[in-house]
Amino acid sequence: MTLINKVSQVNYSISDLSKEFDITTRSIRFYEDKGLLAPTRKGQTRIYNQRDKVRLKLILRGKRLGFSLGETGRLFELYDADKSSAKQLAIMMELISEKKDDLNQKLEDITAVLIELNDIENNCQEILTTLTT
Amino acid sequence: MTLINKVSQVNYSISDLSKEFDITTRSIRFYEDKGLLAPTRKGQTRIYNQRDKVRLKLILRGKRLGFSLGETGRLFELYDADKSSAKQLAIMMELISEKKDDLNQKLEDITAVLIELNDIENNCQEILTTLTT
DNA sequence: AATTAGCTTTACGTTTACGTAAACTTCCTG
DNA sequence: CAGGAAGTTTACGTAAACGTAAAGCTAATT
Repeated sequence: MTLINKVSQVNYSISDLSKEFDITTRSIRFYEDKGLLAPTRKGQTRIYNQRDKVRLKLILRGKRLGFSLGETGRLFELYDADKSSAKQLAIMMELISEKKDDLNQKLEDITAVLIELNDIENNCQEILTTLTT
Repeated sequence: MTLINKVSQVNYSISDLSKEFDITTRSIRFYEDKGLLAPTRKGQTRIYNQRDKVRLKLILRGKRLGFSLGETGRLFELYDADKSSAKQLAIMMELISEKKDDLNQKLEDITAVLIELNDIENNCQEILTTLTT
């Protein structure tokens, strides 16, 4: 292990992460319970590294997208999956395709709602100007 | 009430809607419990009109976006809100702005995940071709 | 030595969004 | 008129994602 690698090994406590991402330590431990995080230990205490931090960020992004923790877990499996067998690869690509369909549906939904919100907003704006003039 | 209006009054039973949207009747009644639907009654039986149907569609779209039923309810209030007072309008526009921010964040998240999924997909594709040649 | 801050586990409580079963009523059909 | 099919209410059950104590360890500070 080179010095560079050693130096790049930034560590975080559970409260570091809870502050940075504005979530409770309870949530972080909960994600671990569900198999989405696996920090190392120093005695009892959890030590999180850069990879753990990235994962946590991805979990929260998943949440914003309405993914369950299970779904996010499956996405992690996609990242980490063994790509040695053609069969595995086929399964993966199937899952990826499904997720993409899902996300494209959400894109559609979101743009639709955004358009409507803009309509309402413009409508409000108009009424406001007629009210105040 | 004109004949045209009369004719355009299309009605649906609860099972009509459950089939069309592929959800259970239980869910539909649950949305009513939560104040998101208010079908008329013919005796005991619920009668849904076009407006109810549109609402149900919006509820399901909200769900796909990860909105809680409560959030979707608040969106409905935006649609129906009384726009008579400037104060009301200001509150509305504030809420709309928040929702827009929320949705734009989701758009960002989705495009990010889509990019990553495409990366993984391409990677898989490459490996597959090297495996099969 | 005692307090405080931060960490730990264990475990029960809570909210949301329904599922599921029980026990009817109403309407239609053979 | 018996027997479904589809509707109803009431009510308890459940999974997910945490919240919230309770009770204790440990290292640093007063």
